[in-house]
Amino acid sequence: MPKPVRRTQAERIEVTRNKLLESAARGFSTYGYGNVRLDDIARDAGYTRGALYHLFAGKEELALAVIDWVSRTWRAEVGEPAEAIADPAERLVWTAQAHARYCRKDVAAVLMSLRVEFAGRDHAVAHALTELMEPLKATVAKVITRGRRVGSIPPGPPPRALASAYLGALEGVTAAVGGPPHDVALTARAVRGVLGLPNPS
Amino acid sequence: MPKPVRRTQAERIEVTRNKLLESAARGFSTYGYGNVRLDDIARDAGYTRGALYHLFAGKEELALAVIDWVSRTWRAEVGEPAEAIADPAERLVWTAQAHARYCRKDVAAVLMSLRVEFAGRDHAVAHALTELMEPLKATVAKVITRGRRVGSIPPGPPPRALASAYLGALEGVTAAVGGPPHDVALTARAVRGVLGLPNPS
DNA sequence: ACACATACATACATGCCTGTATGTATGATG
DNA sequence: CATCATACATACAGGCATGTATGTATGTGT
Repeated sequence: MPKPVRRTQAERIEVTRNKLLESAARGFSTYGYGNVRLDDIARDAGYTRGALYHLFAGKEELALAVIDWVSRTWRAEVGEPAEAIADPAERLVWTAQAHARYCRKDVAAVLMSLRVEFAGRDHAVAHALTELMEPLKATVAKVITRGRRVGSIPPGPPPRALASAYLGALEGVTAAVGGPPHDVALTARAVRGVLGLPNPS
Repeated sequence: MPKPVRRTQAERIEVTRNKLLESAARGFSTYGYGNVRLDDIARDAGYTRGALYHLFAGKEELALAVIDWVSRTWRAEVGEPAEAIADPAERLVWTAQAHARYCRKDVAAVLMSLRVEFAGRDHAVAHALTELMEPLKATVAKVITRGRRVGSIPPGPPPRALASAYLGALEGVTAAVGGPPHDVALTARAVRGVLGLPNPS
Protein backbone atom coordinates (compact mmCIF):
# COMPACT_ATOMS: atom_id res chain seq x y z
CA MET A 1 0.00 0.00 0.00
CA PRO A 2 1.56 3.24 -1.22
CA LYS A 3 1.33 5.24 2.00
CA PRO A 4 -1.76 7.44 2.38
CA VAL A 5 -0.07 10.81 2.02
CA ARG A 6 -1.75 13.52 3.99
CA ARG A 7 -2.75 16.25 1.56
CA THR A 8 -4.39 19.53 2.26
CA GLN A 9 -7.91 20.08 0.94
CA ALA A 10 -6.81 22.73 -1.50
CA GLU A 11 -4.23 20.35 -2.95
CA ARG A 12 -6.68 17.49 -3.17
CA ILE A 13 -9.24 19.57 -4.97
CA GLU A 14 -6.78 21.03 -7.42
CA VAL A 15 -5.34 17.65 -8.30
CA THR A 16 -8.83 16.23 -8.75
CA ARG A 17 -10.01 19.20 -10.76
CA ASN A 18 -7.09 18.99 -13.14
CA LYS A 19 -7.44 15.25 -13.62
CA LEU A 20 -11.13 15.65 -14.33
CA LEU A 21 -10.52 18.50 -16.75
CA GLU A 22 -7.96 16.50 -18.66
CA SER A 23 -10.18 13.45 -18.87
CA ALA A 24 -13.08 15.66 -19.89
CA ALA A 25 -11.01 17.22 -22.65
CA ARG A 26 -10.11 13.78 -23.96
CA GLY A 27 -13.69 12.62 -23.63
CA PHE A 28 -15.25 15.60 -25.38
CA SER A 29 -12.58 15.47 -28.05
CA THR A 30 -12.95 11.75 -28.72
CA TYR A 31 -16.69 11.22 -28.36
CA GLY A 32 -18.13 14.71 -28.60
CA TYR A 33 -20.15 16.61 -26.05
CA GLY A 34 -23.39 14.81 -26.70
CA ASN A 35 -21.98 11.30 -26.92
CA VAL A 36 -19.60 11.20 -24.01
CA ARG A 37 -20.91 9.98 -20.68
CA LEU A 38 -19.94 11.80 -17.53
CA ASP A 39 -19.41 8.45 -15.91
CA ASP A 40 -16.70 7.63 -18.45
CA ILE A 41 -14.97 10.94 -17.88
CA ALA A 42 -15.00 10.54 -14.12
CA ARG A 43 -13.89 6.93 -14.26
CA ASP A 44 -11.12 7.75 -16.72
CA ALA A 45 -9.80 10.25 -14.19
CA GLY A 46 -10.03 7.69 -11.43
CA TYR A 47 -13.15 9.03 -9.72
CA THR A 48 -16.92 8.70 -9.92
CA ARG A 49 -19.57 11.14 -11.02
CA GLY A 50 -19.88 12.16 -7.40
CA ALA A 51 -16.56 13.96 -7.56
CA LEU A 52 -17.48 15.48 -10.87
CA TYR A 53 -20.78 16.89 -9.69
CA HIS A 54 -19.09 18.12 -6.56
CA LEU A 55 -16.65 20.24 -8.55
CA PHE A 56 -18.79 21.20 -11.55
CA ALA A 57 -22.44 22.10 -11.70
CA GLY A 58 -23.05 19.72 -14.61
CA LYS A 59 -22.03 18.71 -18.08
CA GLU A 60 -22.37 22.17 -19.53
CA GLU A 61 -20.26 23.84 -16.85
CA LEU A 62 -17.67 21.12 -17.25
CA ALA A 63 -17.42 21.83 -20.95
CA LEU A 64 -17.12 25.55 -20.31
CA ALA A 65 -14.37 24.90 -17.77
CA VAL A 66 -12.53 22.71 -20.27
CA ILE A 67 -12.77 25.39 -22.92
CA ASP A 68 -11.41 27.97 -20.52
CA TRP A 69 -8.64 25.62 -19.41
CA VAL A 70 -7.49 24.72 -22.90
CA SER A 71 -7.71 28.27 -24.20
CA ARG A 72 -5.52 29.40 -21.29
CA THR A 73 -2.78 26.93 -22.10
CA TRP A 74 -3.08 27.83 -25.77
CA ARG A 75 -2.59 31.47 -25.01
CA ALA A 76 0.39 30.71 -22.82
CA GLU A 77 2.12 28.40 -25.27
CA VAL A 78 1.10 29.90 -28.60
CA GLY A 79 -0.68 33.25 -28.39
CA GLU A 80 1.52 35.16 -25.96
CA PRO A 81 4.94 34.08 -27.31
CA ALA A 82 3.85 35.01 -30.81
CA GLU A 83 3.35 38.62 -29.80
CA ALA A 84 7.09 38.95 -29.37
CA ILE A 85 7.60 38.60 -33.12
CA ALA A 86 7.55 41.96 -34.80
CA ASP A 87 7.10 41.14 -38.47
CA PRO A 88 3.43 40.31 -39.19
CA ALA A 89 4.06 37.59 -41.76
CA GLU A 90 6.68 35.88 -39.65
CA ARG A 91 4.43 36.10 -36.62
CA LEU A 92 1.52 34.40 -38.34
CA VAL A 93 3.69 31.62 -39.72
CA TRP A 94 5.31 31.09 -36.33
CA THR A 95 1.91 30.98 -34.68
CA ALA A 96 0.82 28.26 -37.07
CA GLN A 97 3.89 26.20 -36.33
CA ALA A 98 3.51 26.65 -32.61
CA HIS A 99 -0.13 25.65 -32.91
CA ALA A 100 0.87 22.48 -34.73
CA ARG A 101 3.27 21.60 -31.92
CA TYR A 102 0.62 22.46 -29.38
CA CYS A 103 -1.85 20.13 -31.05
CA ARG A 104 0.44 17.16 -30.46
CA LYS A 105 -1.17 16.97 -27.03
CA ASP A 106 -4.36 15.03 -27.56
CA VAL A 107 -6.42 17.37 -25.42
CA ALA A 108 -5.87 20.22 -27.87
CA ALA A 109 -8.32 18.83 -30.38
CA VAL A 110 -11.21 19.45 -28.02
CA LEU A 111 -11.77 23.01 -29.20
CA MET A 112 -12.12 22.03 -32.85
CA SER A 113 -14.24 19.06 -31.96
CA LEU A 114 -16.65 21.18 -29.94
CA ARG A 115 -16.73 23.92 -32.54
CA VAL A 116 -17.76 21.48 -35.23
CA GLU A 117 -20.36 19.92 -32.97
CA PHE A 118 -21.92 23.23 -31.96
CA ALA A 119 -21.46 25.13 -35.22
CA GLY A 120 -24.54 27.20 -35.92
CA ARG A 121 -26.37 26.20 -32.76
CA ASP A 122 -27.79 28.24 -29.94
CA HIS A 123 -26.08 26.81 -26.89
CA ALA A 124 -23.95 28.12 -24.04
CA VAL A 125 -20.97 26.11 -25.23
CA ALA A 126 -21.37 27.50 -28.72
CA HIS A 127 -21.40 31.04 -27.40
CA ALA A 128 -18.30 30.44 -25.30
CA LEU A 129 -16.51 29.15 -28.37
CA THR A 130 -17.44 32.07 -30.58
CA GLU A 131 -16.50 34.48 -27.83
CA LEU A 132 -13.16 32.75 -27.87
CA MET A 133 -12.66 32.64 -31.63
CA GLU A 134 -14.05 36.02 -32.55
CA PRO A 135 -11.34 38.12 -30.89
CA LEU A 136 -8.70 35.75 -32.20
CA LYS A 137 -9.97 36.16 -35.73
CA ALA A 138 -10.07 39.91 -35.26
CA THR A 139 -6.49 39.91 -34.05
CA VAL A 140 -5.32 37.87 -37.03
CA ALA A 141 -7.16 40.26 -39.34
CA LYS A 142 -5.41 43.21 -37.74
CA VAL A 143 -2.02 41.58 -38.11
CA ILE A 144 -2.78 40.91 -41.76
CA THR A 145 -3.78 44.52 -42.32
CA ARG A 146 -0.59 45.71 -40.69
CA GLY A 147 1.44 43.22 -42.69
CA ARG A 148 0.02 44.62 -45.89
CA ARG A 149 0.73 48.18 -44.88
CA VAL A 150 4.29 47.21 -44.06
CA GLY A 151 4.57 45.20 -47.24
CA SER A 152 5.41 41.83 -45.69
CA ILE A 153 2.05 40.37 -46.73
CA PRO A 154 0.91 40.80 -50.35
CA PRO A 155 -2.54 42.18 -51.21
CA GLY A 156 -5.48 39.86 -51.77
CA PRO A 157 -8.86 38.98 -50.24
CA PRO A 158 -10.20 41.15 -47.39
CA PRO A 159 -8.41 40.64 -44.05
CA ARG A 160 -11.39 39.12 -42.24
CA ALA A 161 -11.97 36.46 -44.87
CA LEU A 162 -8.26 35.79 -44.98
CA ALA A 163 -8.16 35.45 -41.21
CA SER A 164 -10.96 32.87 -41.33
CA ALA A 165 -9.13 30.91 -43.97
CA TYR A 166 -5.89 31.16 -42.00
CA LEU A 167 -7.50 29.67 -38.89
CA GLY A 168 -9.32 27.04 -40.92
CA ALA A 169 -6.14 25.95 -42.65
CA LEU A 170 -4.39 25.83 -39.30
CA GLU A 171 -6.89 23.49 -37.73
CA GLY A 172 -7.63 21.47 -40.81
CA VAL A 173 -4.03 20.61 -41.52
CA THR A 174 -2.99 19.89 -37.94
CA ALA A 175 -6.03 17.67 -37.44
CA ALA A 176 -5.49 15.80 -40.69
CA VAL A 177 -1.76 15.27 -40.39
CA GLY A 178 -2.10 14.30 -36.77
CA GLY A 179 1.42 14.71 -35.45
CA PRO A 180 5.14 14.51 -36.12
CA PRO A 181 7.26 14.54 -38.08
CA HIS A 182 5.64 16.65 -40.80
CA ASP A 183 2.89 18.52 -38.96
CA VAL A 184 4.82 21.73 -38.37
CA ALA A 185 6.22 22.04 -41.88
CA LEU A 186 2.91 21.26 -43.55
CA THR A 187 0.98 23.69 -41.40
CA ALA A 188 3.48 26.40 -42.25
CA ARG A 189 3.09 25.59 -45.94
CA ALA A 190 -0.67 25.87 -45.74
CA VAL A 191 -0.79 29.23 -43.99
CA ARG A 192 1.95 30.63 -46.22
CA GLY A 193 -0.21 29.71 -49.16
CA VAL A 194 -3.31 31.25 -47.64
CA LEU A 195 -1.50 34.47 -46.83
CA GLY A 196 0.02 34.62 -50.30
CA LEU A 197 3.58 34.36 -49.05
CA PRO A 198 6.22 32.75 -51.27
CA ASN A 199 7.44 29.35 -50.06
CA PRO A 200 10.93 29.71 -48.59
CA SER A 201 12.44 26.60 -50.23
CA MET B 1 -56.86 21.07 -52.23
CA PRO B 2 -53.98 20.47 -54.65
CA LYS B 3 -55.30 17.42 -56.42
CA PRO B 4 -54.17 14.08 -55.02
CA VAL B 5 -51.86 13.08 -57.85
CA ARG B 6 -51.70 9.37 -58.33
CA ARG B 7 -48.08 8.34 -58.02
CA THR B 8 -46.62 4.92 -58.43
CA GLN B 9 -45.12 3.24 -55.41
CA ALA B 10 -41.61 3.41 -56.81
CA GLU B 11 -41.98 7.14 -57.34
CA ARG B 12 -43.38 7.72 -53.86
CA ILE B 13 -40.60 5.82 -52.20
CA GLU B 14 -37.87 7.52 -54.14
CA VAL B 15 -39.20 10.99 -53.42
CA THR B 16 -39.57 10.15 -49.75
CA ARG B 17 -36.16 8.55 -49.57
CA ASN B 18 -34.46 11.55 -51.11
CA LYS B 19 -36.27 14.02 -48.89
CA LEU B 20 -35.34 12.00 -45.84
CA LEU B 21 -31.73 11.72 -46.93
CA GLU B 22 -31.45 15.44 -47.45
CA SER B 23 -33.02 16.25 -44.11
CA ALA B 24 -30.81 13.67 -42.47
CA ALA B 25 -27.72 15.22 -44.02
CA ARG B 26 -28.73 18.62 -42.70
CA GLY B 27 -29.56 17.16 -39.32
CA PHE B 28 -26.32 15.21 -38.91
CA SER B 29 -24.33 18.14 -40.18
CA THR B 30 -25.96 20.69 -37.89
CA TYR B 31 -26.45 18.71 -34.69
CA GLY B 32 -24.17 15.73 -35.13
CA TYR B 33 -25.04 12.06 -35.18
CA GLY B 34 -25.50 11.69 -31.47
CA ASN B 35 -27.40 14.89 -30.85
CA VAL B 36 -29.91 14.89 -33.68
CA ARG B 37 -33.29 13.30 -33.08
CA LEU B 38 -34.76 11.07 -35.74
CA ASP B 39 -38.07 12.76 -35.11
CA ASP B 40 -36.59 16.10 -36.13
CA ILE B 41 -35.14 14.64 -39.30
CA ALA B 42 -38.40 13.01 -40.29
CA ARG B 43 -40.47 16.07 -39.43
CA ASP B 44 -38.08 18.35 -41.33
CA ALA B 45 -38.67 16.22 -44.39
CA GLY B 46 -42.43 16.36 -43.87
CA TYR B 47 -42.90 12.84 -42.50
CA THR B 48 -42.82 11.00 -39.18
CA ARG B 49 -40.41 8.45 -37.82
CA GLY B 50 -42.72 5.80 -39.20
CA ALA B 51 -41.64 6.61 -42.72
CA LEU B 52 -38.03 6.74 -41.66
CA TYR B 53 -38.08 3.34 -39.98
CA HIS B 54 -39.89 1.94 -42.96
CA LEU B 55 -37.11 2.98 -45.33
CA PHE B 56 -34.08 2.64 -43.08
CA ALA B 57 -33.35 0.03 -40.45
CA GLY B 58 -32.36 2.67 -37.90
CA LYS B 59 -30.18 5.65 -37.16
CA GLU B 60 -26.97 3.93 -38.09
CA GLU B 61 -28.22 2.72 -41.45
CA LEU B 62 -29.57 6.17 -42.15
CA ALA B 63 -26.16 7.69 -41.53
CA LEU B 64 -24.51 5.12 -43.75
CA ALA B 65 -27.02 5.87 -46.49
CA VAL B 66 -26.36 9.60 -46.16
CA ILE B 67 -22.63 9.02 -46.40
CA ASP B 68 -23.10 6.95 -49.53
CA TRP B 69 -25.48 9.51 -51.01
CA VAL B 70 -23.21 12.51 -50.39
CA SER B 71 -20.08 10.73 -51.52
CA ARG B 72 -21.82 9.82 -54.77
CA THR B 73 -22.70 13.41 -55.56
CA TRP B 74 -19.19 14.47 -54.56
CA ARG B 75 -17.68 12.00 -56.96
CA ALA B 76 -20.00 13.16 -59.73
CA GLU B 77 -19.43 16.87 -59.23
CA VAL B 78 -15.82 16.93 -58.05
CA GLY B 79 -13.99 13.63 -58.29
CA GLU B 80 -14.90 12.48 -61.80
CA PRO B 81 -14.54 15.82 -63.62
CA ALA B 82 -11.13 16.31 -62.07
CA GLU B 83 -9.83 13.18 -63.73
CA ALA B 84 -10.09 14.93 -67.07
CA ILE B 85 -7.28 17.28 -66.11
CA ALA B 86 -3.95 15.90 -67.16
CA ASP B 87 -1.44 17.98 -65.25
CA PRO B 88 -1.22 16.73 -61.63
CA ALA B 89 -0.76 20.13 -59.98
CA GLU B 90 -3.55 21.73 -61.98
CA ARG B 91 -5.79 18.79 -61.21
CA LEU B 92 -5.30 19.04 -57.47
CA VAL B 93 -5.87 22.79 -57.45
CA TRP B 94 -8.98 22.42 -59.58
CA THR B 95 -10.28 19.69 -57.29
CA ALA B 96 -9.88 22.01 -54.32
CA GLN B 97 -11.79 24.78 -56.05
CA ALA B 98 -14.54 22.44 -57.15
CA HIS B 99 -14.77 21.12 -53.61
CA ALA B 100 -15.18 24.65 -52.30
CA ARG B 101 -18.03 25.25 -54.71
CA TYR B 102 -19.53 21.88 -53.81
CA CYS B 103 -19.45 22.79 -50.11
CA ARG B 104 -21.73 25.75 -50.71
CA LYS B 105 -24.57 23.27 -50.45
CA ASP B 106 -25.22 22.91 -46.74
CA VAL B 107 -25.51 19.15 -46.93
CA ALA B 108 -21.88 18.85 -47.98
CA ALA B 109 -20.59 19.56 -44.49
CA VAL B 110 -22.05 16.31 -43.22
CA LEU B 111 -18.99 14.26 -44.09
CA MET B 112 -16.60 16.49 -42.19
CA SER B 113 -19.00 16.76 -39.31
CA LEU B 114 -19.32 13.01 -39.00
CA ARG B 115 -15.60 12.46 -39.42
CA VAL B 116 -14.83 14.78 -36.54
CA GLU B 117 -17.50 13.18 -34.40
CA PHE B 118 -16.32 9.64 -35.05
CA ALA B 119 -12.59 10.26 -35.29
CA GLY B 120 -10.72 7.51 -33.55
CA ARG B 121 -13.80 5.52 -32.59
CA ASP B 122 -14.84 1.97 -33.29
CA HIS B 123 -18.19 2.40 -34.97
CA ALA B 124 -19.79 1.36 -38.24
CA VAL B 125 -20.10 4.99 -39.32
CA ALA B 126 -16.43 5.57 -38.55
CA HIS B 127 -15.45 2.59 -40.67
CA ALA B 128 -17.57 3.74 -43.56
CA LEU B 129 -15.92 7.12 -43.44
CA THR B 130 -12.39 5.77 -43.37
CA GLU B 131 -13.22 3.40 -46.18
CA LEU B 132 -14.31 6.46 -48.08
CA MET B 133 -11.35 8.68 -47.23
CA GLU B 134 -8.57 6.12 -47.43
CA PRO B 135 -8.77 5.51 -51.20
CA LEU B 136 -9.18 9.22 -51.77
CA LYS B 137 -6.03 9.95 -49.82
CA ALA B 138 -4.22 7.21 -51.71
CA THR B 139 -5.32 8.71 -55.02
CA VAL B 140 -4.12 12.16 -54.02
CA ALA B 141 -0.79 10.68 -52.94
CA LYS B 142 -0.43 9.01 -56.31
CA VAL B 143 -1.19 12.21 -58.16
CA ILE B 144 1.40 13.99 -56.05
CA THR B 145 4.00 11.34 -56.81
CA ARG B 146 3.25 11.62 -60.51
CA GLY B 147 3.37 15.40 -60.29
CA ARG B 148 6.83 15.23 -58.79
CA ARG B 149 8.06 12.84 -61.45
CA VAL B 150 6.72 15.15 -64.12
CA GLY B 151 8.12 18.18 -62.36
CA SER B 152 4.89 20.11 -61.90
CA ILE B 153 4.98 19.59 -58.12
CA PRO B 154 8.20 20.42 -56.26
CA PRO B 155 9.82 17.95 -53.85
CA GLY B 156 9.01 18.01 -50.15
CA PRO B 157 7.35 15.86 -47.47
CA PRO B 158 6.34 12.28 -48.37
CA PRO B 159 3.27 12.00 -50.60
CA ARG B 160 1.02 10.38 -48.04
CA ALA B 161 1.62 13.06 -45.43
CA LEU B 162 1.21 15.70 -48.08
CA ALA B 163 -2.06 14.14 -49.20
CA SER B 164 -3.38 14.24 -45.64
CA ALA B 165 -2.43 17.88 -45.32
CA TYR B 166 -3.99 18.63 -48.70
CA LEU B 167 -7.33 17.15 -47.66
CA GLY B 168 -7.16 18.77 -44.26
CA ALA B 169 -6.48 22.18 -45.74
CA LEU B 170 -9.33 21.64 -48.19
CA GLU B 171 -11.90 20.95 -45.54
CA GLY B 172 -10.54 23.33 -42.95
CA VAL B 173 -10.59 26.34 -45.23
CA THR B 174 -13.94 25.67 -46.86
CA ALA B 175 -15.55 25.09 -43.48
CA ALA B 176 -14.01 28.20 -41.95
CA VAL B 177 -14.69 30.58 -44.82
CA GLY B 178 -18.17 29.24 -45.24
CA GLY B 179 -19.12 30.37 -48.70
CA PRO B 180 -18.82 33.00 -51.41
CA PRO B 181 -17.27 35.17 -52.53
CA HIS B 182 -13.78 34.18 -51.38
CA ASP B 183 -14.10 30.47 -50.64
CA VAL B 184 -12.76 29.23 -53.98
CA ALA B 185 -9.78 31.56 -54.14
CA LEU B 186 -8.77 30.95 -50.53
CA THR B 187 -9.05 27.19 -50.84
CA ALA B 188 -6.84 27.31 -53.92
CA ARG B 189 -4.32 29.42 -52.04
CA ALA B 190 -4.19 26.94 -49.17
CA VAL B 191 -3.65 23.83 -51.28
CA ARG B 192 -1.13 25.62 -53.46
CA GLY B 193 0.80 26.39 -50.32
CA VAL B 194 0.55 22.84 -49.05
CA LEU B 195 1.73 21.40 -52.35
CA GLY B 196 4.58 23.90 -52.54
CA LEU B 197 3.31 25.53 -55.72
CA PRO B 198 4.09 29.19 -56.34
CA ASN B 199 1.09 31.52 -56.02
CA PRO B 200 -0.02 32.63 -59.49
CA SER B 201 -0.46 36.30 -58.49
C1' DA C 1 -64.16 -4.22 -57.89
C1' DC C 2 -62.16 -7.04 -54.68
C1' DA C 3 -58.26 -8.82 -51.96
C1' DC C 4 -53.61 -7.98 -51.14
C1' DA C 5 -49.35 -5.44 -50.47
C1' DT C 6 -46.98 -1.47 -49.15
C1' DA C 7 -46.14 3.41 -47.62
C1' DC C 8 -46.62 5.81 -43.70
C1' DA C 9 -48.74 7.33 -38.92
C1' DT C 10 -49.65 6.50 -34.13
C1' DA C 11 -49.00 4.18 -29.70
C1' DC C 12 -46.22 1.64 -26.61
C1' DA C 13 -42.03 -0.22 -24.23
C1' DT C 14 -37.29 -0.14 -23.02
C1' DG C 15 -32.79 1.63 -21.90
C1' DC C 16 -29.64 4.94 -20.99
C1' DC C 17 -27.88 9.15 -19.13
C1' DT C 18 -28.32 13.25 -16.53
C1' DG C 19 -29.24 15.27 -12.31
C1' DT C 20 -30.14 14.93 -7.18
C1' DA C 21 -30.25 13.09 -2.65
C1' DT C 22 -28.08 10.53 0.71
C1' DG C 23 -24.15 8.18 2.82
C1' DT C 24 -19.08 7.72 4.19
C1' DA C 25 -14.31 8.86 4.87
C1' DT C 26 -10.73 12.20 5.19
C1' DG C 27 -8.92 16.79 6.42
C1' DA C 28 -9.64 21.12 9.34
C1' DT C 29 -10.43 23.57 13.89
C1' DG C 30 -10.98 24.32 18.88
C1' DC D 1 -9.54 14.26 20.65
C1' DA D 2 -13.95 15.67 19.54
C1' DT D 3 -16.82 18.13 16.40
C1' DC D 4 -17.49 20.12 12.11
C1' DA D 5 -16.75 20.74 7.20
C1' DT D 6 -15.66 18.95 2.87
C1' DA D 7 -14.15 15.60 -0.80
C1' DC D 8 -16.01 11.91 -2.86
C1' DA D 9 -19.04 7.43 -3.44
C1' DT D 10 -23.39 5.17 -3.76
C1' DA D 11 -28.40 5.03 -4.47
C1' DC D 12 -32.53 6.84 -6.47
C1' DA D 13 -35.76 9.29 -9.83
C1' DG D 14 -37.10 11.40 -14.14
C1' DG D 15 -36.74 12.48 -19.00
C1' DC D 16 -35.84 11.69 -23.52
C1' DA D 17 -34.75 9.20 -27.66
C1' DT D 18 -34.50 4.81 -29.98
C1' DG D 19 -36.69 0.92 -31.47
C1' DT D 20 -41.05 -1.99 -32.10
C1' DA D 21 -45.79 -3.13 -32.63
C1' DT D 22 -50.04 -1.88 -34.27
C1' DG D 23 -53.22 0.82 -37.10
C1' DT D 24 -54.72 3.34 -41.51
C1' DA D 25 -54.65 4.87 -46.19
C1' DT D 26 -52.95 4.56 -50.76
C1' DG D 27 -51.36 1.90 -54.73
C1' DT D 28 -51.46 -3.01 -57.33
C1' DG D 29 -52.72 -7.36 -59.41
C1' DT D 30 -56.56 -10.23 -60.90
